[in-house]
Amino acid sequence: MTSPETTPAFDLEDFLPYRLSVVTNRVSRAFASRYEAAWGLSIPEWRVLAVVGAFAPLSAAAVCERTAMDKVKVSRAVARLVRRGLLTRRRDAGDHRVRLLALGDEGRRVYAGIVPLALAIDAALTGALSQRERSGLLQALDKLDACVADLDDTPPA
Amino acid sequence: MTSPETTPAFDLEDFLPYRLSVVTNRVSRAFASRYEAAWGLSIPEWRVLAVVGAFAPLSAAAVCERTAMDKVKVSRAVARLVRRGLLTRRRDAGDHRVRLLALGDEGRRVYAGIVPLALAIDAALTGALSQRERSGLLQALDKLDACVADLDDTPPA
DNA sequence: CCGCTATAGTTGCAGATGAAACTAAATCTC
DNA sequence: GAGATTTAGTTTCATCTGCAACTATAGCGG
Repeated sequence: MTSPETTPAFDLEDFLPYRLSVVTNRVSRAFASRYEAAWGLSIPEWRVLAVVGAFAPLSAAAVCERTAMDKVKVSRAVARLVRRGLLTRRRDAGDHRVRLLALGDEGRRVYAGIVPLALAIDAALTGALSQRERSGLLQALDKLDACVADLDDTPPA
Repeated sequence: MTSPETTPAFDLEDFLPYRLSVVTNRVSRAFASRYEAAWGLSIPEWRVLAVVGAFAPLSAAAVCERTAMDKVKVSRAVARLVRRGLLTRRRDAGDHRVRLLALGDEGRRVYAGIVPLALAIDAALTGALSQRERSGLLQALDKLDACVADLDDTPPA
């Protein structure tokens, strides 16, 4: 189909990684600006707060697993949240390498604020989609996720 | 529905911006590592090369529009590509502010290599999805995109 | 024409990022 | 139970990023 010197046609708009990246960045920015404006939280901070609020007490490593962020990012987000008094940190009695995270008083207050906003944002986004579309989207994302894991093992061409 | 002190349940895994972000980052990383390994190209550089290859000659501003990257990012990507000899830059005869971009000889060679890899990657990802799912996914992304634009105008809550 | 505003593109700066080195504590091995 | 290995988390460094300031050119109004 392609002679040696003819490069096949290629449209960025139709390239999945590109579309994914553009839309995701727009969503993230819109999302981040609200949390930044209301509570001065970055996305990594927001995520840490969300999982600590839901699963405390837990270790930084556990936060990594649940948020899919690397440990450096988590470490820095935690450090700032502790400095701001939103999170408390205590050494695990059994394993002194581990530092268990939990919400402080202020953290509880903020958590109670961020969850409703998250639900509202999700609802607004989901509002653009039918229930079918939403679950189809989530499902497609799961499949892509699995596929990428394979890709990493089996480089193409 | 929620008494004053009860924060509603919230699962990150089900939160659209989060899922989007995690999957996209994984896809981008997998994607970027290939182009980095094979040609030493970053994602911004890759994108610039892709649109210049398809639409040359064009201005940096035109590249911005087509890639959805901001002008600083484009400027820096272009600078590096020019330094490496992949891109040529000449002032527009009619408007001396504009610098028209085109592929250099080496750029043409690289372009001929990156497009097939892009098609292969897209095919691999799409392979995880049925044709239906793929178009559903792209369509859902378009809707989200439109929705985010609205969101920015009408802050919720 | 002359000054005012707008546009193309670059650069400076301050904050975010990830890889790799590092510290401290636990665990395994002989 | 002393040394080697692994694991939790932090720090360092080099790079990337975006905003805002800047330069250069164009176009507009009088």
